[in-house]
Amino acid sequence: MLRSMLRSSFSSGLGREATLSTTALIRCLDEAGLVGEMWRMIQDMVCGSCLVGPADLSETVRILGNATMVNKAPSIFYQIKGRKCKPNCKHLQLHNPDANTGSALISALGKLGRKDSATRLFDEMTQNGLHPTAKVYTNLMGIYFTLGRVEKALGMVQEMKEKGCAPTVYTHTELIKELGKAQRIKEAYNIFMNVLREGCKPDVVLINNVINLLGKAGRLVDAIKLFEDMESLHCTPNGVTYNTIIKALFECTAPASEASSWFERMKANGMDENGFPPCPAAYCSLINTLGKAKRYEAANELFQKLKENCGSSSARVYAVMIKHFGKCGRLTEAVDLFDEMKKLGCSPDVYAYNALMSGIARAVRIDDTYSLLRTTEENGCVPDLNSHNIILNGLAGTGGPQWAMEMLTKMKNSKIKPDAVSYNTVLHCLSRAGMFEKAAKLMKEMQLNGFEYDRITYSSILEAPGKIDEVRARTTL
DNA sequence: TTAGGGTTAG
Repeated sequence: MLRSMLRSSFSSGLGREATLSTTALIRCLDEAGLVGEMWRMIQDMVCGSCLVGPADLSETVRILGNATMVNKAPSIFYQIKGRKCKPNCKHLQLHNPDANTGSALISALGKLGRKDSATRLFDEMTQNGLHPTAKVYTNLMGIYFTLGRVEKALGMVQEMKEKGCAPTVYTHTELIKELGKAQRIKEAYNIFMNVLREGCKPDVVLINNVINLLGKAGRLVDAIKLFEDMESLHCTPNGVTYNTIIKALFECTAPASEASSWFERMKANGMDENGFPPCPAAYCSLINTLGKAKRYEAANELFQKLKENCGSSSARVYAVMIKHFGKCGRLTEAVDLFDEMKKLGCSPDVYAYNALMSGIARAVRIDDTYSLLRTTEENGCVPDLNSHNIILNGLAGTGGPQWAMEMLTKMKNSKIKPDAVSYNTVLHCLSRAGMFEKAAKLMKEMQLNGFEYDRITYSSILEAPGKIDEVRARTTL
Protein backbone atom coordinates (compact mmCIF):
# COMPACT_ATOMS: atom_id res chain seq x y z
CA MET A 1 0.00 0.00 0.00
CA LEU A 2 2.76 2.33 0.93
CA ARG A 3 4.46 1.59 -2.32
CA SER A 4 1.39 2.36 -4.44
CA MET A 5 0.82 5.50 -2.44
CA LEU A 6 4.37 6.59 -3.11
CA ARG A 7 4.11 5.66 -6.75
CA SER A 8 0.96 7.68 -7.33
CA SER A 9 2.43 10.61 -5.54
CA PHE A 10 5.51 10.32 -7.69
CA SER A 11 3.72 10.04 -11.02
CA SER A 12 1.02 12.54 -10.27
CA GLY A 13 3.14 15.61 -10.60
CA LEU A 14 5.70 16.78 -13.05
CA GLY A 15 8.78 18.85 -12.64
CA ARG A 16 10.31 20.32 -9.54
CA GLU A 17 7.48 19.79 -7.04
CA ALA A 18 7.21 16.13 -7.90
CA THR A 19 10.93 15.70 -7.40
CA LEU A 20 10.83 17.48 -4.10
CA SER A 21 8.10 15.25 -2.81
CA THR A 22 10.02 12.24 -4.03
CA THR A 23 13.00 13.32 -1.97
CA ALA A 24 10.78 13.80 1.05
CA LEU A 25 9.39 10.30 0.55
CA ILE A 26 12.86 8.85 0.15
CA ARG A 27 13.73 10.43 3.47
CA CYS A 28 10.64 8.86 5.06
CA LEU A 29 11.50 5.44 3.68
CA ASP A 30 15.02 5.82 5.03
CA GLU A 31 13.73 6.77 8.47
CA ALA A 32 11.32 3.84 8.41
CA GLY A 33 14.21 1.54 7.54
CA LEU A 34 12.51 0.42 4.31
CA VAL A 35 15.77 0.18 2.45
CA GLY A 36 14.49 -1.88 -0.48
CA GLU A 37 11.61 0.50 -1.12
CA MET A 38 13.91 3.45 -0.76
CA TRP A 39 16.34 2.09 -3.32
CA ARG A 40 13.55 1.39 -5.84
CA MET A 41 12.24 4.89 -5.30
CA ILE A 42 15.64 6.40 -5.97
CA GLN A 43 15.99 4.37 -9.13
CA ASP A 44 12.57 5.56 -10.26
CA MET A 45 13.75 9.07 -9.70
CA VAL A 46 16.97 8.54 -11.60
CA CYS A 47 15.35 6.75 -14.55
CA GLY A 48 12.30 9.00 -14.70
CA SER A 49 11.97 12.01 -16.91
CA CYS A 50 11.68 14.78 -14.37
CA LEU A 51 14.54 17.03 -13.53
CA VAL A 52 16.53 16.36 -10.41
CA GLY A 53 17.83 19.49 -8.77
CA PRO A 54 21.07 19.80 -6.87
CA ALA A 55 19.25 19.92 -3.52
CA ASP A 56 17.49 16.61 -4.21
CA LEU A 57 20.69 15.09 -5.46
CA SER A 58 22.50 16.24 -2.37
CA GLU A 59 19.85 14.83 -0.07
CA THR A 60 19.74 11.51 -1.91
CA VAL A 61 23.49 11.08 -1.81
CA ARG A 62 23.48 12.00 1.87
CA ILE A 63 20.80 9.41 2.68
CA LEU A 64 22.60 6.71 0.73
CA GLY A 65 25.86 7.64 2.37
CA ASN A 66 24.41 7.40 5.85
CA ALA A 67 22.44 4.25 5.16
CA THR A 68 24.24 0.98 4.62
CA MET A 69 24.14 1.75 0.91
CA VAL A 70 27.16 3.93 0.89
CA ASN A 71 28.52 2.17 -2.20
CA LYS A 72 25.47 3.20 -4.22
CA ALA A 73 25.99 6.90 -3.60
CA PRO A 74 28.72 7.61 -6.16
CA SER A 75 26.94 5.89 -9.02
CA ILE A 76 23.72 7.75 -8.34
CA PHE A 77 25.64 10.99 -8.15
CA TYR A 78 27.28 10.48 -11.51
CA GLN A 79 24.10 9.14 -13.16
CA ILE A 80 22.06 12.14 -12.17
CA LYS A 81 24.84 14.62 -12.69
CA GLY A 82 25.58 13.27 -16.16
CA ARG A 83 22.04 13.01 -17.41
CA LYS A 84 20.03 15.65 -15.71
CA CYS A 85 21.87 18.16 -13.76
CA LYS A 86 24.23 19.35 -16.42
CA PRO A 87 22.10 21.95 -18.18
CA ASN A 88 21.54 23.64 -14.88
CA CYS A 89 25.00 23.29 -13.62
CA LYS A 90 26.52 26.44 -14.95
CA HIS A 91 24.54 28.75 -12.81
CA LEU A 92 24.00 26.27 -10.02
CA GLN A 93 27.60 25.51 -9.47
CA LEU A 94 28.09 28.18 -6.94
CA HIS A 95 25.03 27.20 -4.98
CA ASN A 96 25.33 25.54 -1.65
CA PRO A 97 23.36 22.39 -2.48
CA ASP A 98 25.95 21.35 -5.05
CA ALA A 99 28.71 21.97 -2.56
CA ASN A 100 26.77 19.90 -0.06
CA THR A 101 26.42 17.09 -2.58
CA GLY A 102 30.12 17.13 -3.18
CA SER A 103 30.73 17.17 0.54
CA ALA A 104 28.40 14.23 1.14
CA LEU A 105 29.98 12.37 -1.72
CA ILE A 106 33.53 12.98 -0.54
CA SER A 107 32.53 11.59 2.83
CA ALA A 108 30.82 8.59 1.19
CA LEU A 109 33.84 7.92 -1.03
CA GLY A 110 36.09 8.13 2.01
CA LYS A 111 33.98 5.60 3.90
CA LEU A 112 34.06 3.34 0.84
CA GLY A 113 37.82 3.36 0.78
CA ARG A 114 37.81 5.08 -2.61
CA LYS A 115 40.12 7.77 -1.40
CA ASP A 116 41.59 8.64 -4.78
CA SER A 117 38.12 9.37 -6.13
CA ALA A 118 37.45 11.55 -3.12
CA THR A 119 40.56 13.63 -3.66
CA ARG A 120 39.83 13.92 -7.38
CA LEU A 121 36.30 15.11 -6.70
CA PHE A 122 37.70 17.69 -4.32
CA ASP A 123 40.02 19.00 -7.02
CA GLU A 124 37.12 19.04 -9.48
CA MET A 125 35.03 21.03 -7.03
CA THR A 126 37.69 23.65 -6.40
CA GLN A 127 38.48 23.96 -10.10
CA ASN A 128 34.79 24.64 -10.74
CA GLY A 129 35.01 27.58 -8.43
CA LEU A 130 33.28 25.94 -5.49
CA HIS A 131 34.45 27.01 -2.08
CA PRO A 132 34.83 23.94 0.05
CA THR A 133 33.47 24.23 3.56
CA ALA A 134 35.53 23.57 6.68
CA LYS A 135 33.78 20.20 6.89
CA VAL A 136 35.01 19.23 3.42
CA TYR A 137 38.56 20.33 4.20
CA THR A 138 38.51 18.41 7.47
CA ASN A 139 37.15 15.34 5.77
CA LEU A 140 39.78 15.43 3.09
CA MET A 141 42.52 16.04 5.60
CA GLY A 142 41.42 12.87 7.37
CA ILE A 143 41.59 10.97 4.08
CA TYR A 144 45.16 12.13 3.45
CA PHE A 145 46.12 11.05 6.96
CA THR A 146 44.73 7.56 6.43
CA LEU A 147 46.68 7.39 3.16
CA GLY A 148 49.80 8.15 5.20
CA ARG A 149 50.28 11.42 3.33
CA VAL A 150 50.86 13.49 6.43
CA GLU A 151 52.44 16.50 4.69
CA LYS A 152 49.57 16.70 2.20
CA ALA A 153 47.14 16.57 5.11
CA LEU A 154 48.93 19.41 6.85
CA GLY A 155 48.85 21.27 3.54
CA MET A 156 45.06 21.10 3.58
CA VAL A 157 44.98 23.07 6.83
CA GLN A 158 47.36 25.61 5.36
CA GLU A 159 45.27 25.87 2.21
CA MET A 160 42.02 26.38 4.05
CA LYS A 161 43.56 29.16 6.12
CA GLU A 162 44.90 30.85 2.98
CA LYS A 163 41.50 30.65 1.33
CA GLY A 164 39.90 32.33 4.30
CA CYS A 165 38.13 29.23 5.58
CA ALA A 166 38.68 29.08 9.33
CA PRO A 167 39.48 25.69 10.82
CA THR A 168 36.85 24.55 13.30
CA VAL A 169 37.23 22.62 16.50
CA TYR A 170 36.62 19.47 14.41
CA THR A 171 39.58 20.32 12.20
CA HIS A 172 41.86 20.82 15.20
CA THR A 173 40.64 17.65 16.87
CA GLU A 174 41.18 15.55 13.78
CA LEU A 175 44.57 17.12 13.15
CA ILE A 176 45.83 16.60 16.70
CA LYS A 177 44.47 13.06 16.89
CA GLU A 178 46.11 12.03 13.62
CA LEU A 179 49.45 13.64 14.46
CA GLY A 180 49.36 11.75 17.74
CA LYS A 181 48.79 8.49 15.86
CA ALA A 182 51.79 9.34 13.66
CA GLN A 183 53.86 9.68 16.86
CA ARG A 184 54.30 13.40 16.24
CA ILE A 185 53.29 14.19 19.79
CA LYS A 186 55.32 17.36 20.21
CA GLU A 187 53.89 18.87 17.05
CA ALA A 188 50.36 17.92 18.03
CA TYR A 189 50.80 19.47 21.45
CA ASN A 190 52.24 22.66 19.93
CA ILE A 191 49.27 22.95 17.61
CA PHE A 192 46.98 22.63 20.60
CA MET A 193 48.90 25.38 22.42
CA ASN A 194 48.62 27.58 19.32
CA VAL A 195 44.90 26.97 19.17
CA LEU A 196 44.64 28.27 22.72
CA ARG A 197 46.93 31.19 22.02
CA GLU A 198 44.89 32.21 18.98
CA GLY A 199 41.86 32.34 21.20
CA CYS A 200 39.99 29.39 19.67
CA LYS A 201 37.71 27.82 22.21
CA PRO A 202 38.54 24.15 22.74
CA ASP A 203 35.81 21.71 23.68
CA VAL A 204 35.90 18.65 25.88
CA VAL A 205 36.44 16.27 22.93
CA LEU A 206 39.51 18.17 21.76
CA ILE A 207 40.95 18.23 25.27
CA ASN A 208 40.22 14.53 25.81
CA ASN A 209 42.13 13.80 22.63
CA VAL A 210 45.11 15.82 23.80
CA ILE A 211 45.06 14.15 27.23
CA ASN A 212 44.87 10.78 25.49
CA LEU A 213 47.92 11.36 23.31
CA LEU A 214 49.93 12.85 26.19
CA GLY A 215 49.11 9.81 28.30
CA LYS A 216 50.10 7.42 25.53
CA ALA A 217 53.40 9.27 25.13
CA GLY A 218 54.06 8.86 28.85
CA ARG A 219 53.71 12.60 29.50
CA LEU A 220 51.57 12.05 32.54
CA VAL A 221 52.48 15.35 34.18
CA ASP A 222 51.34 17.34 31.14
CA ALA A 223 48.18 15.25 30.88
CA ILE A 224 47.24 15.93 34.50
CA LYS A 225 48.14 19.60 34.16
CA LEU A 226 45.77 19.90 31.21
CA PHE A 227 43.06 18.24 33.26
CA GLU A 228 43.59 20.81 36.01
CA ASP A 229 43.50 23.62 33.42
CA MET A 230 40.14 22.57 32.07
CA GLU A 231 38.17 24.77 34.42
CA SER A 232 39.94 27.91 33.27
CA LEU A 233 39.29 26.81 29.67
CA HIS A 234 35.58 26.63 30.49
CA CYS A 235 35.42 22.91 29.86
CA THR A 236 33.88 20.40 32.22
CA PRO A 237 35.56 16.98 32.37
CA ASN A 238 33.25 14.12 31.50
CA GLY A 239 33.48 10.37 32.05
CA VAL A 240 35.77 9.94 29.08
CA THR A 241 38.18 12.53 30.51
CA TYR A 242 38.47 10.61 33.78
CA ASN A 243 38.79 7.27 32.00
CA THR A 244 41.53 8.66 29.80
CA ILE A 245 43.46 9.93 32.82
CA ILE A 246 42.99 6.65 34.71
CA LYS A 247 44.05 4.64 31.69
CA ALA A 248 47.14 6.81 31.35
CA LEU A 249 47.96 6.20 35.03
CA PHE A 250 47.78 2.45 34.52
CA GLU A 251 49.84 2.59 31.36
CA CYS A 252 52.50 4.67 33.06
CA THR A 253 52.49 2.13 35.92
CA ALA A 254 51.67 4.79 38.47
CA PRO A 255 50.98 3.52 41.97
CA ALA A 256 47.57 1.88 42.37
CA SER A 257 46.64 4.38 45.06
CA GLU A 258 46.94 7.23 42.60
CA ALA A 259 44.52 5.59 40.17
CA SER A 260 42.00 4.90 42.92
CA SER A 261 42.20 8.49 44.11
CA TRP A 262 41.13 9.52 40.63
CA PHE A 263 38.26 7.03 40.83
CA GLU A 264 37.20 8.70 44.06
CA ARG A 265 37.53 12.14 42.52
CA MET A 266 35.36 11.08 39.62
CA LYS A 267 32.72 9.73 41.98
CA ALA A 268 32.84 12.92 44.00
CA ASN A 269 32.06 14.81 40.80
CA GLY A 270 28.86 12.87 40.38
CA MET A 271 30.13 10.71 37.55
CA ASP A 272 29.00 7.63 39.41
CA GLU A 273 25.35 8.63 39.53
CA ASN A 274 24.42 7.73 36.00
CA GLY A 275 26.48 4.62 35.88
CA PHE A 276 30.19 5.09 35.62
CA PRO A 277 31.99 4.96 33.25
CA PRO A 278 29.41 6.21 30.78
CA CYS A 279 29.82 3.46 28.29
CA PRO A 280 30.97 -0.17 28.24
CA ALA A 281 33.82 0.60 25.83
CA ALA A 282 35.57 2.50 28.60
CA TYR A 283 35.16 -0.39 31.02
CA CYS A 284 36.46 -2.83 28.46
CA SER A 285 39.54 -0.76 27.84
CA LEU A 286 40.24 -0.29 31.55
CA ILE A 287 39.69 -3.97 32.35
CA ASN A 288 42.14 -4.93 29.63
CA THR A 289 44.73 -2.42 30.81
CA LEU A 290 44.43 -3.72 34.39
CA GLY A 291 44.76 -7.31 33.17
CA LYS A 292 47.86 -6.48 31.15
CA ALA A 293 49.35 -4.92 34.29
CA LYS A 294 48.61 -8.28 36.01
CA ARG A 295 46.20 -6.57 38.38
CA TYR A 296 43.65 -9.31 37.95
CA GLU A 297 41.65 -8.63 41.10
CA ALA A 298 41.14 -5.00 40.16
CA ALA A 299 40.17 -6.06 36.64
CA ASN A 300 37.64 -8.50 38.01
CA GLU A 301 36.18 -5.91 40.37
CA LEU A 302 35.66 -3.52 37.50
CA PHE A 303 34.13 -6.30 35.43
CA GLN A 304 31.61 -7.02 38.21
CA LYS A 305 30.87 -3.32 38.45
CA LEU A 306 30.18 -3.16 34.74
CA LYS A 307 27.64 -5.96 35.06
CA GLU A 308 25.96 -4.20 37.99
CA ASN A 309 25.79 -0.87 36.22
CA CYS A 310 24.88 -1.96 32.73
CA GLY A 311 22.85 -5.06 33.51
CA SER A 312 24.64 -7.07 30.88
CA SER A 313 27.96 -7.23 29.15
CA SER A 314 29.07 -7.62 25.60
CA ALA A 315 30.91 -10.59 24.17
CA ARG A 316 33.94 -8.34 23.81
CA VAL A 317 34.41 -7.62 27.49
CA TYR A 318 33.67 -11.25 28.41
CA ALA A 319 36.44 -12.32 26.04
CA VAL A 320 38.84 -9.89 27.71
CA MET A 321 38.07 -11.15 31.20
CA ILE A 322 38.20 -14.81 30.12
CA LYS A 323 41.59 -14.18 28.53
CA HIS A 324 43.03 -12.65 31.69
CA PHE A 325 41.62 -15.38 33.96
CA GLY A 326 43.22 -17.92 31.64
CA LYS A 327 46.53 -16.07 31.70
CA CYS A 328 46.80 -16.08 35.49
CA GLY A 329 45.76 -19.71 35.79
CA ARG A 330 42.26 -19.09 37.11
CA LEU A 331 40.81 -21.49 34.59
CA THR A 332 37.71 -22.42 36.59
CA GLU A 333 36.67 -18.80 36.68
CA ALA A 334 37.35 -18.48 32.97
CA VAL A 335 35.11 -21.46 32.23
CA ASP A 336 32.43 -20.14 34.59
CA LEU A 337 32.42 -16.82 32.78
CA PHE A 338 32.15 -18.56 29.44
CA ASP A 339 29.12 -20.50 30.70
CA GLU A 340 27.66 -17.38 32.22
CA MET A 341 27.76 -15.44 28.98
CA LYS A 342 26.01 -18.26 27.17
CA LYS A 343 23.37 -18.47 29.88
CA LEU A 344 22.70 -14.75 29.64
CA GLY A 345 22.12 -15.05 25.91
CA CYS A 346 25.36 -13.42 24.87
CA SER A 347 26.67 -15.89 22.35
CA PRO A 348 30.44 -16.36 22.38
CA ASP A 349 32.24 -15.29 19.24
CA VAL A 350 35.59 -16.41 17.93
CA TYR A 351 37.39 -14.05 20.35
CA ALA A 352 35.69 -15.63 23.37
CA TYR A 353 36.41 -19.14 22.11
CA ASN A 354 40.05 -18.27 21.45
CA ALA A 355 40.39 -16.68 24.88
CA LEU A 356 39.09 -19.79 26.60
CA MET A 357 41.09 -22.07 24.32
CA SER A 358 44.34 -20.30 25.09
CA GLY A 359 43.61 -20.61 28.81
CA ILE A 360 42.94 -24.32 28.47
CA ALA A 361 46.00 -24.82 26.28
CA ARG A 362 48.10 -23.02 28.87
CA ALA A 363 46.91 -25.51 31.47
CA VAL A 364 48.15 -28.29 29.12
CA ARG A 365 44.81 -29.81 28.40
CA ILE A 366 45.21 -30.38 24.72
CA ASP A 367 42.27 -32.80 24.39
CA ASP A 368 39.93 -30.24 25.89
CA THR A 369 41.34 -27.61 23.58
CA TYR A 370 40.52 -29.81 20.62
CA SER A 371 37.00 -30.46 21.80
CA LEU A 372 36.49 -26.72 22.24
CA LEU A 373 37.65 -26.20 18.69
CA ARG A 374 34.93 -28.60 17.55
CA THR A 375 32.34 -26.83 19.71
CA THR A 376 33.37 -23.57 18.13
CA GLU A 377 32.55 -24.96 14.72
CA GLU A 378 29.31 -26.56 15.86
CA ASN A 379 28.13 -23.22 17.15
CA GLY A 380 28.61 -21.64 13.77
CA CYS A 381 31.75 -19.82 14.82
CA VAL A 382 34.54 -20.22 12.31
CA PRO A 383 37.90 -20.95 13.97
CA ASP A 384 40.47 -18.56 12.56
CA LEU A 385 44.23 -18.51 12.24
CA ASN A 386 44.55 -17.53 15.91
CA SER A 387 42.51 -20.55 16.99
CA HIS A 388 44.89 -22.74 15.00
CA ASN A 389 47.94 -21.08 16.48
CA ILE A 390 46.58 -21.66 19.98
CA ILE A 391 46.17 -25.38 19.21
CA LEU A 392 49.60 -25.46 17.60
CA ASN A 393 51.11 -23.98 20.74
CA GLY A 394 49.30 -26.52 22.90
CA LEU A 395 50.50 -29.39 20.72
CA ALA A 396 54.06 -28.08 20.78
CA GLY A 397 53.94 -28.05 24.56
CA THR A 398 52.56 -31.56 25.06
CA GLY A 399 53.67 -33.54 22.03
CA GLY A 400 56.90 -31.75 21.30
CA PRO A 401 58.44 -31.04 17.90
CA GLN A 402 56.85 -33.98 16.15
CA TRP A 403 53.28 -32.93 16.87
CA ALA A 404 54.09 -29.31 16.19
CA MET A 405 55.64 -30.11 12.79
CA GLU A 406 52.69 -32.32 11.90
CA MET A 407 50.21 -29.57 12.68
CA LEU A 408 52.29 -27.02 10.76
CA THR A 409 52.27 -29.29 7.70
CA LYS A 410 48.52 -29.72 8.04
CA MET A 411 48.09 -25.96 8.16
CA LYS A 412 50.25 -25.49 5.07
CA ASN A 413 47.99 -27.89 3.20
CA SER A 414 44.79 -26.35 4.46
CA LYS A 415 43.00 -23.12 3.76
CA ILE A 416 44.34 -21.43 6.87
CA LYS A 417 48.01 -20.87 6.10
CA PRO A 418 50.60 -20.50 8.89
CA ASP A 419 51.84 -17.00 9.69
CA ALA A 420 54.86 -15.63 11.56
CA VAL A 421 53.29 -16.60 14.90
CA SER A 422 52.92 -20.23 13.75
CA TYR A 423 56.55 -20.34 12.62
CA ASN A 424 57.81 -18.72 15.82
CA THR A 425 55.87 -21.23 17.87
CA VAL A 426 57.35 -24.23 16.09
CA LEU A 427 60.83 -22.69 16.07
CA HIS A 428 60.71 -22.28 19.80
CA CYS A 429 59.65 -25.88 20.22
CA LEU A 430 62.44 -27.18 17.94
CA SER A 431 65.12 -25.15 19.70
CA ARG A 432 63.94 -26.28 23.10
CA ALA A 433 64.40 -29.86 21.91
CA GLY A 434 67.89 -29.03 20.66
CA MET A 435 66.90 -29.61 17.03
CA PHE A 436 68.80 -26.64 15.67
CA GLU A 437 69.32 -27.92 12.14
CA LYS A 438 65.62 -28.42 11.70
CA ALA A 439 65.05 -24.98 13.21
CA ALA A 440 67.50 -23.37 10.76
CA LYS A 441 65.72 -25.07 7.88
CA LEU A 442 62.38 -23.85 9.10
CA MET A 443 63.70 -20.31 9.44
CA LYS A 444 64.70 -20.38 5.82
CA GLU A 445 61.26 -21.61 4.85
CA MET A 446 59.68 -18.90 6.98
CA GLN A 447 61.66 -16.24 5.16
CA LEU A 448 60.87 -17.75 1.76
CA ASN A 449 57.19 -17.46 2.62
CA GLY A 450 57.63 -13.76 3.18
CA PHE A 451 57.73 -13.64 6.99
CA GLU A 452 60.47 -11.54 8.49
CA TYR A 453 62.27 -12.56 11.67
CA ASP A 454 61.30 -10.38 14.58
CA ARG A 455 62.21 -9.97 18.22
CA ILE A 456 60.14 -13.00 19.15
CA THR A 457 61.74 -15.18 16.49
CA TYR A 458 65.17 -14.47 17.91
CA SER A 459 64.16 -14.81 21.54
CA SER A 460 62.39 -18.09 20.70
CA ILE A 461 65.54 -19.67 19.34
CA LEU A 462 68.10 -17.95 21.55
CA GLU A 463 66.48 -18.39 24.93
CA ALA A 464 65.74 -22.04 24.41
CA PRO A 465 69.40 -23.28 24.32
CA GLY A 466 69.99 -21.45 27.60
CA LYS A 467 67.16 -23.40 29.10
CA ILE A 468 68.59 -26.66 27.79
CA ASP A 469 71.80 -25.93 29.67
CA GLU A 470 69.78 -25.25 32.78
CA VAL A 471 68.03 -28.59 32.42
CA ARG A 472 71.35 -30.39 31.83
CA ALA A 473 72.94 -28.69 34.80
CA ARG A 474 70.10 -29.80 36.99
CA THR A 475 70.19 -33.42 35.78
CA THR A 476 73.97 -33.81 36.20
CA LEU A 477 73.85 -32.61 39.78
C1' DT B 1 32.57 14.54 10.78
C1' DT B 2 35.26 14.96 16.37
C1' DA B 3 37.76 10.99 22.35
C1' DG B 4 37.52 5.22 24.73
C1' DG B 5 36.50 -1.85 23.39
C1' DG B 6 38.88 -7.96 22.40
C1' DT B 7 42.44 -12.54 19.22
C1' DT B 8 47.66 -16.24 19.04
C1' DA B 9 53.83 -17.10 19.73
C1' DG B 10 58.85 -15.59 23.70
